[in-house]
Amino acid sequence: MEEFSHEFLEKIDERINEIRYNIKKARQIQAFIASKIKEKAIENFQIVAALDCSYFSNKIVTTIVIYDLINRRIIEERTKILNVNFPYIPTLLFLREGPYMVRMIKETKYSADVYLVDGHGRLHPYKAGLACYVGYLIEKPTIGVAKKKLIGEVKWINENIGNVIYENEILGKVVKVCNKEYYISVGNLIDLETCIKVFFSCIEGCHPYPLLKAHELATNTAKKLAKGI
DNA sequence: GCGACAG
DNA sequence: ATCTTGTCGC
Ligand SMILES: [Mg+2]
Repeated sequence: MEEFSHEFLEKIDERINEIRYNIKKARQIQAFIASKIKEKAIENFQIVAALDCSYFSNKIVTTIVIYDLINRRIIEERTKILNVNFPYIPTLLFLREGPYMVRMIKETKYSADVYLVDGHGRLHPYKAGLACYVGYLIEKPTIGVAKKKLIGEVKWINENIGNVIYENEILGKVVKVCNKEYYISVGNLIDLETCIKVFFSCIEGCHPYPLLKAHELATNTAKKLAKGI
């Protein structure tokens, strides 16, 4: 299998025109990332960080919200506005949002025990969603949380939780919180069971609080851009 | 060929 | 994701 350096992967957006019309190369990158993903249980998680992106025109707004699960407080928030150059293509979201998220994490004052990404992790046709790209490059436990299913068949275990199976493998879980579904999957360095524990620890007022805040921050910033503020 | 399709 | 106000319902 072809190998790709962190340097190459982190700056993939700088050579996006080489990749843009070369789906085969994108699939090779995804196969490489998928081969590097590790799953393990983790015990202590107090600080979590949530990442999201929003858009206005050709601008991408990337946000991070770092949250203390014990004291129930946001300890850091950041927003960055840059140009986007890759379109949204299902299964290739990592090329559009991934590099911005990784850079955002590296600029942060605090480090988190677990990172939550708005998008799928291993619950992806090549087992290499956006959260896997981010988790592989930051080398920290990372979870993918998506609001809609990309692939797989749901097998409900009970009213509020189910497995999502793809090609005879459990690649993710679906959980219902206040009647709303979330698809959870491994990004990197954490196992699916721990992903579920972390996700539920984040729930506050019917929402995965840090992700909601990151989403609001990104959306509100994009709306201000639209108004010319 | 047709339909599905994270954000 | 974004374009968009008020309005229906728990
Ligand atoms: Mg998003």
